Amino acid sequence: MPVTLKDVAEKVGRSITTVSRALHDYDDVSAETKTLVKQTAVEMGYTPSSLAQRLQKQQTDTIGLVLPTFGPRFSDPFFSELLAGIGNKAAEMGYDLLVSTQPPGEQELDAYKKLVDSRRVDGFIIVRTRRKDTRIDYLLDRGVPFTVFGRTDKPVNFPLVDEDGNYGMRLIAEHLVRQGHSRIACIAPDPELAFSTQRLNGLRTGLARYGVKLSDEYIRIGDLTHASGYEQGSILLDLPVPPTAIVACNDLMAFGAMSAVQERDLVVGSDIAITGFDDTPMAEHSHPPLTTVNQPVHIIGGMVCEMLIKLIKNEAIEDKQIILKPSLVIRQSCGCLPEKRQKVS
Amino acid sequence: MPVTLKDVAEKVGRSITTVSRALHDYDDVSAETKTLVKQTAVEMGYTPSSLAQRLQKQQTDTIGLVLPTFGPRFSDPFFSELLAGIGNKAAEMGYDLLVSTQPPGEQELDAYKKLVDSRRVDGFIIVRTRRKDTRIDYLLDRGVPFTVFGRTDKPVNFPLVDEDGNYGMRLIAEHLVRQGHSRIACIAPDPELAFSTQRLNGLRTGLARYGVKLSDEYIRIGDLTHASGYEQGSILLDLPVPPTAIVACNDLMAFGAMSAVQERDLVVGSDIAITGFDDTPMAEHSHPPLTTVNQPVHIIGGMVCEMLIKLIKNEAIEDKQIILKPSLVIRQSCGCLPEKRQKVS
DNA sequence: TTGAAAGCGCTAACAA
DNA sequence: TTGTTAGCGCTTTCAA
Repeated sequence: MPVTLKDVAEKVGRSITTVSRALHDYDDVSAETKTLVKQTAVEMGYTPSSLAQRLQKQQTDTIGLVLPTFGPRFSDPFFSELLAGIGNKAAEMGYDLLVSTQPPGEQELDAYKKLVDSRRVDGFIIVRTRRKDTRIDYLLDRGVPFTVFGRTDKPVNFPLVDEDGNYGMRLIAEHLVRQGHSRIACIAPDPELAFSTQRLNGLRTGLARYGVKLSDEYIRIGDLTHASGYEQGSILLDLPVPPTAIVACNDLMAFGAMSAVQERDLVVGSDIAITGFDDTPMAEHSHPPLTTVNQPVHIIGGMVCEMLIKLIKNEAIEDKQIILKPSLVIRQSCGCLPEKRQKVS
Repeated sequence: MPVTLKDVAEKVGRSITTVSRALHDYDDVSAETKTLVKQTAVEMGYTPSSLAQRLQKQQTDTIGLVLPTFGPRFSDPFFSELLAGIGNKAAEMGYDLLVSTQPPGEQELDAYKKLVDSRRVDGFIIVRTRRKDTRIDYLLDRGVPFTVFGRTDKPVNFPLVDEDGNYGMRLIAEHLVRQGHSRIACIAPDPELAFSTQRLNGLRTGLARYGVKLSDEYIRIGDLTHASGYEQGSILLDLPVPPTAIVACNDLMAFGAMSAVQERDLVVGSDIAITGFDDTPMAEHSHPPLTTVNQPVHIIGGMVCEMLIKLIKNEAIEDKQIILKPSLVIRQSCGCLPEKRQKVS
């Protein structure tokens, strides 16, 4: 059985109150009792019960993260990196991280409601925002603290971090047009996802600036998985007049599209350009290495986590709404750099 | 402020106890009060405080999962799928999942100790076992419930699920030898990881059965990432006498090795065979599709989770130690099947 | 400088 | 059928 305050109190022959205060370094406790208490506490291996502390403080020191998954086989390097970013920061700041996985929809919202109703977390981090996001509406309505990775359609005033996907895609558009591309296709996720629209619009305006139009038949919807990148890429390649460049809205779909290209004995880079978004670790050593837009997911995770904890503690937050300017990472898949081997020889 | 039992009790003019028992359907409460209580409870939006319930029951209804990460950029499809498998089952059985990410070592063990000492979880799921695993030693010593995905060097008697990696690699070995390969290399992770040794031994004995020896210079150590698969693959390919087949111990490293091959203008499948292990979703549509060993990570996650909860509840567990027989998934990267395009034409 | 007592919200043994 | 009481382990007034 675990050692409690009571046990320590009996041992040192003091009241529970005194022991508690000694341990918390209250200055109305004599130096002697303080050291005595502290010493015996460690001797006896006393550690406070977080449950009891939490009940008394009426807070859980826990933050909730409900990951939106699609299907049972949830295999996404993006989320694992985000999770690590959040988890590390949470641990650093003394908070627990409660993780749940739910496909978007009613079940998902129920998960939030359950956690809120039973008061199991002090706040939430919301990721992968939707244009109209019921999760946010709900938490706003209930007055539960939360921070967000991503934006929604309407301007808001809760803390949030996002990358300027519109800008990132304009960089991509500019780069491709300068390579001489005009038949440019895009594989985007469900337009309900906020970043989908942002990135698609970014691509569109970026191209328009150079007089290039993004044709409707060149816009395909995927679900952000490798498989769907492959499928949608295949469809694009089999078009009567296929595009000369495919812009995927995340790296995973870009890799899938690359496979589709290579399966047709075409060369990514020279025959057709492929670009991604995220700059996941795999992008560096794919074949060919993927031109993409960098997004410091790990760091963003840490930022939203820290903001949330400050929000919970009612501490001031310097910048409430942070929009990061992304940078273009030019590698070989867009065809503008020679292949590594050629450089060597 | 949240509604408590007391609030409901006052409203219906009954004692807290009666309300509590009515809500729990005790049969010593009159039907009338029962309905009255239940009705007003929902009307008032009462939900029990999990904190209070847990303190009283002296259990947390929470399971702990400390993911061993390497470096800040933790991007691993294997773990995200495992997490979903565990998370879904936990939610289904009414348990919370507390996730922490720590690089193996002292910090990691401290994370366990902290969670144990402050009694924040009822038990742990341990993943990616080491041959001598201090996490297991610690939990065993402290008498904390846990289940394990993987094995260690010594036979044990706690609940565990593992895949027979030795067998899986023998399947690979047999398949490659039958293709006529004799210069076979392997990229394995740190031999301290239990599955590394298992798989390496499996490959070795599988080859030996056909009189093929696994040469020392053909054994490379990676860290399971895509980048290290690329690096170690490059080293193997640049050997004076390079191997004709590279067996990677996970899919991610296999993909990295494939990139290294392709960067040298060699063709995976015909010029050199590459195989993986895990059968992650990307394996199906990589270029070429990856021959690998299937491991139902998602399901295994669910299994260890369910076993742990039963263990915590002191319920009987049918099979305590489950070793799954893996199956070989033959695709194109080993060179024995024609490419898709050729089949079509 | 210390301790008694109340209370966080809940469950459960025991009386009435 | 219901209520009183105690207690889970802790923090924090308020007296002594």
